[in-house]
Amino acid sequence: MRFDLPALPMNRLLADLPKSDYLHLMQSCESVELVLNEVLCSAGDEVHHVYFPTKCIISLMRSIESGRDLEVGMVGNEGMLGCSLLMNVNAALFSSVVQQSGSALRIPSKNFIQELHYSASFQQMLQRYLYVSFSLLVQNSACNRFHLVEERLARLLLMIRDRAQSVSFFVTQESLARMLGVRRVGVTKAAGLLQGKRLVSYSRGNLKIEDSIGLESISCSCYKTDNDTYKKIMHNKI
Amino acid sequence: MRFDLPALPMNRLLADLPKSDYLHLMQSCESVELVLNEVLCSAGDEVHHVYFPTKCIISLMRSIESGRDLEVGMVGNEGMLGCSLLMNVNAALFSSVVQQSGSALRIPSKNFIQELHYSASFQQMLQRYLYVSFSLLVQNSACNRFHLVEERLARLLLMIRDRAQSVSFFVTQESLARMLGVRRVGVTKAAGLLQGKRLVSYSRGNLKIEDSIGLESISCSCYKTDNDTYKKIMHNKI
DNA sequence: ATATTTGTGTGCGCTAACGAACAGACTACG
DNA sequence: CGTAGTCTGTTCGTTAGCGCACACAAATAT
Repeated sequence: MRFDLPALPMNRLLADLPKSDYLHLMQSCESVELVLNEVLCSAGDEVHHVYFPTKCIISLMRSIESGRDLEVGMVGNEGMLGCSLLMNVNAALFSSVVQQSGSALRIPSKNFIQELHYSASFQQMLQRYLYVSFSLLVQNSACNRFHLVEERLARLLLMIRDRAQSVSFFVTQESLARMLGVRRVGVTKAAGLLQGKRLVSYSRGNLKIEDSIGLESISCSCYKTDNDTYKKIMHNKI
Repeated sequence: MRFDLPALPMNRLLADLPKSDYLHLMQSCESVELVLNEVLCSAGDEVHHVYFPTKCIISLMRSIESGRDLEVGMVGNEGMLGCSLLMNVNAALFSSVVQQSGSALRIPSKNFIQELHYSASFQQMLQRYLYVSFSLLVQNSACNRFHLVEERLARLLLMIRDRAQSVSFFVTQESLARMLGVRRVGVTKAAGLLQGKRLVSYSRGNLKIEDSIGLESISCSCYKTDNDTYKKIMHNKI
């Protein structure tokens, strides 16, 4: 057995690490399988592990008074869960709920912090990821305020596709509604419109994107903005 | 002349520094007067200075396509402007517009980064401030989505009061509307309701909070949540 | 004094989204 | 096979907020 970079699926953050740092990190990591609707932690909780999804999606939810809640972020193999630790605070900023089952690497908080000190490039890269998270959050805030449900739904489906690494995935209208912070009926209506335009098809949670290009053109510009931000900050290293 | 901690107004972040670190930092700082509507930087710009308001307010605005924009944060003497540098990226996350004229300390980016390395307590404190900013942004995101304009306006006025350190300040309905991301007419209506309840009075931009308690009780819970978060993270040091 | 800019108030029709309640259709399970 | 649970669709009345346009008053400039 060789300790080589594995083939996909892989976490994109870790993929960019220097190989020696990566191998060092891996010694503290274990691979875990996350299952749908599993709650990894609730807002305010102590953070026990940092997760690097390899093939799963974690929704970051913030709940506000009176049971209403809203997805404020989504983490797939492009990111990590546990950013609080980068800011010297051991308390989760949001509730983390598994939205697509699959595998992730995880590392205990204590070891994670050691790794930050061990590898400067690891720390710097994650700080830049934090910046990206910040930026996406800002974008999402404005998006929630101004854009229509149909546009936002289109964006959301594209985001799930990217992180699920597949044009087909399981997601009910109920959970989409919770992510968007709207009624389920609002999703039924918007999804019906998308299906009417032959952009997606679905049945009882089995959703398939039929026309990616079309879906992108109908989604709000936030989708593109977010992707550009990620690329610019994580790769162009401005 | 003594280099002692000055009386108020003071920046609350700096007030908590060990005295020696504070004095060291001050050697690179200069005091500046910021004037209403001055744009300190635009989203994406290189960051030249970090600002620590002592008696002024800076609005953090994000503009989205088609000229619509939204306030995503507000910085007064409880915070700082220039968090990007804490994340190893020299590009502003938002446009920064002076919302209440007044004084601030500022330090060139280069010196700021040196100070981060010079003083561990400075760096750790600012990282925690970054966490607070993150949390408030999340809260604001949900607030924008769910709360009524009147509640949000009440919260906004309380936030301005806290940072202006006065129950009277100058702010037009037009600028309140831009901050809330609603029409000016929407503010006229909501402000009329608040005035009808004798919570505030205003005329041509001269606004006065007449009943702080009443205003707090009508504002959404986000106001209290935000304040609690700040206290908990910056003081209780969880 | 007069004109212009700035800040506020109103009125009108419109629409996206809401809350609640119910109906059908597919799936899974005993 | 039937029953219970899950997922989706529809209907109806309501409402917060929108866009537009206009009116008016106070402050400022000429």
